[in-house]
Amino acid sequence: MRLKDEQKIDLFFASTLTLVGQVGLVGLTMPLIAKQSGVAIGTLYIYFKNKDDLIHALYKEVKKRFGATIFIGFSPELPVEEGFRVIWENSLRYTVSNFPEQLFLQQFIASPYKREDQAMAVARPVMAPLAQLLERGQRQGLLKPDTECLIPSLLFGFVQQIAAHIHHTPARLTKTFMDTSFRFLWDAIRG
Amino acid sequence: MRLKDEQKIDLFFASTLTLVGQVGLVGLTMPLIAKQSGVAIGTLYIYFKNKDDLIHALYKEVKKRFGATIFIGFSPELPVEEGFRVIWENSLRYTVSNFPEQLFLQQFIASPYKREDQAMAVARPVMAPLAQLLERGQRQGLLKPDTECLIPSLLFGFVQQIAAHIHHTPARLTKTFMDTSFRFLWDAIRG
Amino acid sequence: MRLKDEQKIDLFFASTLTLVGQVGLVGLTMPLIAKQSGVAIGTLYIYFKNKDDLIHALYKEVKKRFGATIFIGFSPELPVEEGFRVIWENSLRYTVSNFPEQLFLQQFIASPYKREDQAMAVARPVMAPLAQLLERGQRQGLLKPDTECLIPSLLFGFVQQIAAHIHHTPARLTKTFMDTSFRFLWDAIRG
Amino acid sequence: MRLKDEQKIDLFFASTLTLVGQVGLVGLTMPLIAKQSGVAIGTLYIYFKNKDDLIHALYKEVKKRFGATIFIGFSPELPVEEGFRVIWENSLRYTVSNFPEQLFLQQFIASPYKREDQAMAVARPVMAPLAQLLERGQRQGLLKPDTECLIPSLLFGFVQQIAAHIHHTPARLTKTFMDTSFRFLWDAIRG
DNA sequence: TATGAATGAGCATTCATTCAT
DNA sequence: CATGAATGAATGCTCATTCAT
Repeated sequence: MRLKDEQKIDLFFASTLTLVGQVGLVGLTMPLIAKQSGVAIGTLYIYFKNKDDLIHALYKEVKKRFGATIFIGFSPELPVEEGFRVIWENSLRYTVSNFPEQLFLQQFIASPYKREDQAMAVARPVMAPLAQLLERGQRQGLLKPDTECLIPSLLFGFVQQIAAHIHHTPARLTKTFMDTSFRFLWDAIRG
Repeated sequence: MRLKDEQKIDLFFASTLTLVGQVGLVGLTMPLIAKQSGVAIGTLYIYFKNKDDLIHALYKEVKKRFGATIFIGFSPELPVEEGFRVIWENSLRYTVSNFPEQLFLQQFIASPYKREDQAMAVARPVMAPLAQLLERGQRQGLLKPDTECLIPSLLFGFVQQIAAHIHHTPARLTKTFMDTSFRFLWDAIRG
Repeated sequence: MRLKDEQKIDLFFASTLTLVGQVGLVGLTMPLIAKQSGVAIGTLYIYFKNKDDLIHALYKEVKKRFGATIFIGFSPELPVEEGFRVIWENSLRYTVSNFPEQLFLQQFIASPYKREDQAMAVARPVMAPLAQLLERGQRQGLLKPDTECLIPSLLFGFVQQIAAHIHHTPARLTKTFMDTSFRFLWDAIRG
Repeated sequence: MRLKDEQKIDLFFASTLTLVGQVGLVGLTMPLIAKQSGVAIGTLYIYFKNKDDLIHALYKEVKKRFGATIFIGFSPELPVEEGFRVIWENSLRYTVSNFPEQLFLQQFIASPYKREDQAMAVARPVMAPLAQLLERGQRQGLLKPDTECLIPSLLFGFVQQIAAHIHHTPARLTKTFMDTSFRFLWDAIRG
């Protein structure tokens, strides 16, 4: 008996993200995922109950990966500005080099797959370190007060647009680029 | 084409946007559009060659509407900061109160419907006044230099995230909200 | 526009019964029904919401037809024995010449299609004249007392087996055959 | 074949009959049989070449069991009426307490599994004692003449309907019930 | 033997599109 | 113009069967 292969799930995730990058959630079909993965359709249904299940599992995974990445090298001891710079650079680097994941998140959120319930609950805890950083910065008077979630909105909106821009043009994500864009961000949010 | 027809096209556009708000591009079908519009399916095919055609026409229309709205009250004579404030408030107001259009744009761009060719060409000319404002601001040293399209990225990314946030929470778009958020924007981009 | 054709439903019913006669409920598929009917698969779904719906509609129809047939020429004024003879001959003739309907009923009842609820409710009222005949016969002492539904069990079980027998052998349903078999029935149930 | 294997086959037969009672032949699948039996799917294919094979083996088995049961306590020396009574009570008891087997037979006969050839051949020899009893009864003038297989039709049709009735109602198979029903049977067929 | 992952044909169903009315 | 019945390709999914372990 072949053993159920955990790697296969990663393969399916990768195939799905590739396809989302090519045809969007709109064009995503189980036959396509199977073909892209080099397995028979039936195999997909060994690892996932149905398409919905696959998509939700991928959503969780992508959220997790993003959360795991953007805080690399970050520590609550870092000065506020440094903390933001680390998160900024991580976010930018990750989002630019994993553009399909970005697309997937956007498309997912505005699709019939989104169920208000459990799926969204993933977001909160993952972002806790950022929330604490915001709070600390505001306590120290280093950040503008923000009761309306403006700072995260700006941060993630900005990242998203930059990633899209880089993806659609020959532009590359250089050190200068990250410095310059961080200047924009920091000037926007500092107190 | 008679007036009656124009009204019908608007009806189809409105129905489509409503549905995109409910089920996303993923769930959008011709039967649904027909039902939402109160016409028979066949009727849709009198006004549009096919689904692709309908969606592209709507894309053009939405782009046009957005372009027509964000420059209301704007004039090249306005001081740079004032000009930005006008555009900012227009964008924010429009995007918040036409959230399905926002969703449609996002979903469209990453879908099999997007054809590299003509569709994207619409964007450029519509945004010309903004491009000129940016240029003027930079010439006058009022804006940071921006060779990488960072300012539009920040502007539109920020707007998008705010609209999504307001759409998913009980928050409302108050005058204070617009002032505060504009402060973020302006601090980010001013030289 | 073609008009929705009521005859088409009869066509689908006939095709389905033919197929049940050939491959049973087990082998019944929507593609087969479509092919047997000479229409595209999609057409089936214009007339029936789904396979389940089609099968239940057919069940109701078959029940109705059987009920409508077995009382032809019957009247509550008929002497009890005469009444039974009429019903017997009708049942026999109908069941023998519509054997697939018989199969369908049997298979349906013991299938996942059977829903305890509404479908079974059809049976009762249709059989009312028989119930009254039984009661009258017993009141007049012409029939054995029967608190256990034995008479209907014998009547319908006998018919069913005879029909199956005739269907599987070269035997034909002659007048003599009907007389002889009625003798069996009447001797069994008369008081 | 070892004892262990025989037990497993019985297990598979029992599981299959249970499932037929629950979902009919229509809903019977190999995964279900495996799960109901507590083995892996592959195991089924060690004992049976394929689904068809399993079902035919079960058909033979059920026929055999029925044949083995209805003649318990019967002997060609018994007076004709007594003989019938024994067979009647055996049939009734067996059919009522093994209703899924009854369903299986009915469903099988009108399914794509039925192959005209070997399967049906089982029936004849099994019923030989009954055929002899009929012949003896007719020779002695105790039974009506029956060239059309009416007596077996009545016997088995009646049993079937009674079993179904008992299965669908709270009725129980009492001694009185068997006496009363036998009266019906005997009156029908006696000369 | 026993397992269950893998396969792919086949089913139920939907939906973009056509066209007779 | 407007209709909606008809079409059939394509989707999501199941299941009989195989085979590596």
